Amino acid sequence: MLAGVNIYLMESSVAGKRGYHHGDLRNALITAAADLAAKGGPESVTIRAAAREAGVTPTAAYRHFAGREELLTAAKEWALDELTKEMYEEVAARPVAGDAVSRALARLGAIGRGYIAFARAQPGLFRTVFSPEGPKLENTPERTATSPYQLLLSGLDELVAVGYLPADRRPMAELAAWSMVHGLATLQDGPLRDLPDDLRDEMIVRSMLVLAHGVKGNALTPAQEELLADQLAAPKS
Amino acid sequence: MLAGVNIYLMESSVAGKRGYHHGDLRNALITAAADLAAKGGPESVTIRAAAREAGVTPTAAYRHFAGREELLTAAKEWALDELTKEMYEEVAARPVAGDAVSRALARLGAIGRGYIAFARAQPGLFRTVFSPEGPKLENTPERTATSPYQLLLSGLDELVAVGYLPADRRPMAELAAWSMVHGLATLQDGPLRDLPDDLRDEMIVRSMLVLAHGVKGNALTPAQEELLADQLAAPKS
DNA sequence: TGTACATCAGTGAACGCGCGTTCACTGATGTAC
DNA sequence: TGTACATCAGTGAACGCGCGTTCACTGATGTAC
Repeated sequence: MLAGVNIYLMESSVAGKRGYHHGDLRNALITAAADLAAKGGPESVTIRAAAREAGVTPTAAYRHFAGREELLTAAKEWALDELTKEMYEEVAARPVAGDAVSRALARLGAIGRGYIAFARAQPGLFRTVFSPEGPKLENTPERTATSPYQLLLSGLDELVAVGYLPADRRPMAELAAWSMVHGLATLQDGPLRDLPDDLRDEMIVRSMLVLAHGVKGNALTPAQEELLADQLAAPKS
Repeated sequence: MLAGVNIYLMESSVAGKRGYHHGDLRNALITAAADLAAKGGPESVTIRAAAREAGVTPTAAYRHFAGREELLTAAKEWALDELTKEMYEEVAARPVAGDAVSRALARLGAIGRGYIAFARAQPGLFRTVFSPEGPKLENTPERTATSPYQLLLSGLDELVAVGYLPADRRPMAELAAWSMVHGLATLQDGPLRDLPDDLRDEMIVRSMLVLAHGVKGNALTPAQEELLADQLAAPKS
């Protein structure tokens, strides 16, 4: 993972003997921006720093980006692609044994695991993906088709197909699942930063099990569920 | 909520006819910092801006704070106290009808609701509480005793006492619950910022139901659960 | 009760920093003839 | 194949900004006698 950044780092230290023209400045700036984001989060992505890292004058960057925001957007896209890759890798590496339900659950687990593993390995990039700064990423058809969100949707659909998840529990299950996984990822890089590794792993496992049990939704009685739903939806008196 | 900030705003617009000495500059700077955080998140909390808002020279702030970080810490404490207040209010306003299990669930629901409502009403302060910048807040005994985390722990303990949550499901349930709720809060202020209000509400209800069902953990068979746990814990091959 | 003086809590000017962005420019490249 | 010239992709200097922080200072306050 992040081979792109590392390769770029090596190249950039070798560079310097280039002539007046860089040759591939746009890409060099993007990888520099991604590298900055990886190290210091979205705030560290600046025109001047990226130009510095690319061995070029700040002004030169304006040949390729309209301004800071556009560079940050490029870094966000880069980071999102890395997240997507990590998730696909994790899904590909999942076990394929067990009954259909177990396999579907394992797939969903791998999806969540990939998300969390990325947040842990690359907190700067993870924060960059979800930075509120700048415009929303526009979704190219390719990016949409292979997005983490699509992966999650397919995982839940599979859980229905396989008979584990009742159809009436399917709506918005993706948002519940995303929330759980996003919360795990975010807390780990925040208030729970100092949690020892073993506890952190246990937290993930237990939380994902809560999610796996919870989507099925057969623990509360219908009456209890209705009461709770009403209270959660009611405006505060 | 946030009456402190608003009162301060009114006071500060009336101020200006003070003499050479401010009288209560430290508190004025803290409320100014909280106000800045509410408007623009932790990054907006600066010595200069707070001094400006308090109608005072930046240098004056150094009589009361060692530097920017100390001011930010004060803003974080302020924000955390607001979050705590909001959660207690929500808990106090919960319905008290129904059987013991429903009441315990309603209490847990109110705890989560308070957290999410605060994030929604005061995104800047919410982000400030969880900003990675600056030192961790040191927990005074009072703050510890009434912290949101303690509230959550007591809610889950009650769920055990009341017979809903099996004791062997209790460990780390607070981390799963926190993750779900934190994820909901965070996504709402991030990628799901544009979700219409009704869908947002529905998302919260459905997700909290998933959590409520999930903690009990009786949907997967033991074999399925073990398989999933193993896969989640296993290092990627 | 009055006053000298220490102390406290401010002012005002200045420093250096990194940032985004713009300007007039120049070296390198490639294309028409 | 050679050359004039347009165009492209850089440079270097400069602007204004807000920031954190420090300095020597001064006005206000309160206390000892």
